[in-house]
Amino acid sequence: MAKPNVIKKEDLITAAKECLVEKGIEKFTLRAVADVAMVTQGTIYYHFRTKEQLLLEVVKDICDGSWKELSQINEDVISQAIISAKSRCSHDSFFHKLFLTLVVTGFNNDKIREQLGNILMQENEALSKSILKLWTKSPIEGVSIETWGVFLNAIVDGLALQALVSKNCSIENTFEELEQLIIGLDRLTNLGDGK
Amino acid sequence: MAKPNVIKKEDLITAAKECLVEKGIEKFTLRAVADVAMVTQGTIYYHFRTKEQLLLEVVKDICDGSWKELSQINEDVISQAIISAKSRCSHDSFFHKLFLTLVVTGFNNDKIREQLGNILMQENEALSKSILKLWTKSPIEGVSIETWGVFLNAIVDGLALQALVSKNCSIENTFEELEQLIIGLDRLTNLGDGK
Amino acid sequence: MAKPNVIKKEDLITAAKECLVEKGIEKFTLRAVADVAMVTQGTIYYHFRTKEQLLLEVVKDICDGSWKELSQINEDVISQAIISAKSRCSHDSFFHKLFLTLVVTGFNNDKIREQLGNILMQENEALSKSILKLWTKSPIEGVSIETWGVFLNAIVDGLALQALVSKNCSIENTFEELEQLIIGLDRLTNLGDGK
Amino acid sequence: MAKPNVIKKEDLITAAKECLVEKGIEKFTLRAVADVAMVTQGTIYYHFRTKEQLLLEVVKDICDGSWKELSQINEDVISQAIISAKSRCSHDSFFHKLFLTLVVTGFNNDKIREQLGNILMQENEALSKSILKLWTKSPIEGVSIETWGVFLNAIVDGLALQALVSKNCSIENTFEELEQLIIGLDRLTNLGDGK
DNA sequence: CATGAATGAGGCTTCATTCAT
DNA sequence: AATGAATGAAGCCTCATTCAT
Repeated sequence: MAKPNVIKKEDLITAAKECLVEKGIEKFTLRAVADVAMVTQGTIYYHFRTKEQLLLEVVKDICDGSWKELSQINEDVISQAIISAKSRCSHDSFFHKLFLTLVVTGFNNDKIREQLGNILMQENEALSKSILKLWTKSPIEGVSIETWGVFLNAIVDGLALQALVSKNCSIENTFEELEQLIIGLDRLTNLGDGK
Repeated sequence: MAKPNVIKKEDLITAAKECLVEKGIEKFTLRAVADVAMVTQGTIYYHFRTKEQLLLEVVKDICDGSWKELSQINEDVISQAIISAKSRCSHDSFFHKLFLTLVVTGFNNDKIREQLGNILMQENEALSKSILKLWTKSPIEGVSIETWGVFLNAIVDGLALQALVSKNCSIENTFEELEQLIIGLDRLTNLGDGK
Repeated sequence: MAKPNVIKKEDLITAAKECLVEKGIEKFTLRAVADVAMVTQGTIYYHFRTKEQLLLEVVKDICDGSWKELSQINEDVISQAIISAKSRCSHDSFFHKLFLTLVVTGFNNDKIREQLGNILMQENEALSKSILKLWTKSPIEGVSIETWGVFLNAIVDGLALQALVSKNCSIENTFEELEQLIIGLDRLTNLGDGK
Repeated sequence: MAKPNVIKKEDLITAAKECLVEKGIEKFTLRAVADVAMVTQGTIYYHFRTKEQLLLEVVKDICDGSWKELSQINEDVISQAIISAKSRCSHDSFFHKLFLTLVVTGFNNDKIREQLGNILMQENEALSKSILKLWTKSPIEGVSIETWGVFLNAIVDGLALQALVSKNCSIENTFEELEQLIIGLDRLTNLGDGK
């Protein structure tokens, strides 16, 4: 009956992610995860002592992934931001659905919230740092370059949220204009330099 | 205080909201709602056919409220946006927690998503319309005024999300700079006009 | 589906007792109780918030019963003790099985132990008090009359234990001799008086 | 300390005893035993075919131990009984807790009950035999010397039970009086002889 | 010998829902 | 109009047991 050494923790985490996106936190049941991973519930308990633990490891996994991604962003903020935004909204709504689901779950789970809070902060910082390399001064007086990172991050998340909620997305269009916005801001910066 | 036993339904919806924020969708149980409303579970079933129905009426209630609020926004987009943003983030995180919770619930419930999609769209439109009254042209080339509404809305939601997740928020500061951003954009518009 | 107002708490407690005796603490399962009471497990949870609560109420019920019994013992200690002993051992091993089961359960449950400790103490005291009325002095020097109560109680419990463990009980016989023992002690007392 | 990995089976039985006393039969789990013995559950199955088997061997071990102890009782019944009683009640409640736990478990397991029944009987007999050597006639008419063994055994068990249940034991005191009781009975015997 | 991974049955508990009152 | 008793399905979790290594 026992088939040792077949399933890895990673597989279970992947299955858990799938369930979270597919069914939402409300119906995120260990039976569902077990079914997707084609294992028994007992197996899940062998690897994670509790449901919450599994959830936490899902969060950790996402954070680690996000961290890896961030550490590779170096220069081209614009394209990077747009790509990231698009990827999260359209062809890969998976990630953003998962992310928002966990954020909301975090409202009532400090451990989760803390971890997610960290990546958001890191994202902000990474964006700010990258922008600093591009812009010598802020395109708009009164808005520090650091804060531009926060705004950019916020706008990407906000658009993602809209995309997830509104099916009929003229979102494609919006993203093009987001690109234009950044180009425009860039230009403003140089303009200021030129003076 | 007077006339108890009369507006029951609204009371239940209020209680439901409280529970949603307090416990999250995961532990949003009819017993909890009943306890908060100081009623029995049976009473809930007298007023709502089912748990989902209660949830839908909560969503509807929020949408109606949002709609009323929107119809009062007329002119001063800037202050309005800032106030709204601030209120949702700091002293009244209640609303935004509730909103995001429902958004995530909507990921797996089309009826809910549709309604929430509508308010987001209305918010976008209302903001765009108001901006149109202020700006004769867009401060940044390539970004339509309509889209500015979308961006503004997105940034407000995105910042709210950050505020909810990061406890130690230097958010106060960020909002001031958001105000500066809008002022700056405003100036850019007039600048273009003047030329 | 719902059949209100049919089962009373008492019935559930009775069913629980039966299960405890029939299956032992090891297999004292709520499903079993539900089956015996011909109810669903949910019903048990409506009346007792938890399994332990049910167990505690069983203990309380026994203690109350024991207390009532004790408060009726007045004079004839001898016959009373013998009757009690016999009843607990032979035709009503039910009680003693239940009692010992709960005692052992109490080893790892302070609330239970405390309650059972109380009845034991009360039994001791009741016996001592009754003996005091019969004997003006102790039949054996160095053994206080109070302690005779403790010894009597201990011997009754000890015999019961033996009766429960040894099937082929020549217990009947033993009880008759217990009666003789008490008569003999009684005689010793008077003997001392006569001097 | 030397030669680990050798007497495994005994170690497991010892660990099992510890678990039984520590957690009670209810939570007597193989995982717990494995943890205490610092082995894996699999290892237990290497040595015992089943959980019940382990339990039975625990019982057997106790019975053997008890048997050894009994075969050493020769003469001094009084001191022996008191010592045994005290040891079981106070500084070594371990044994009595274990014993009673197994007794209760035996209520629903004939193999266990039979074995425990045997030791009880052997104890009775051993005590009776020893008493016979001391007393030429019974101190109380109508109570056979054989039965005195049974009573002594019962009283020791009964007191142990009280000691285990009542925390705040004036038990120390009681044991001294038990000693006095036996001395007194002894005197009665000789008294009868002298006449 | 011993282990660790896996199983599946069953335990406790929660919860939406129903129904008689 | 409202309640409280009851249900049954399902959730989380534990545990004895098996098996490949």
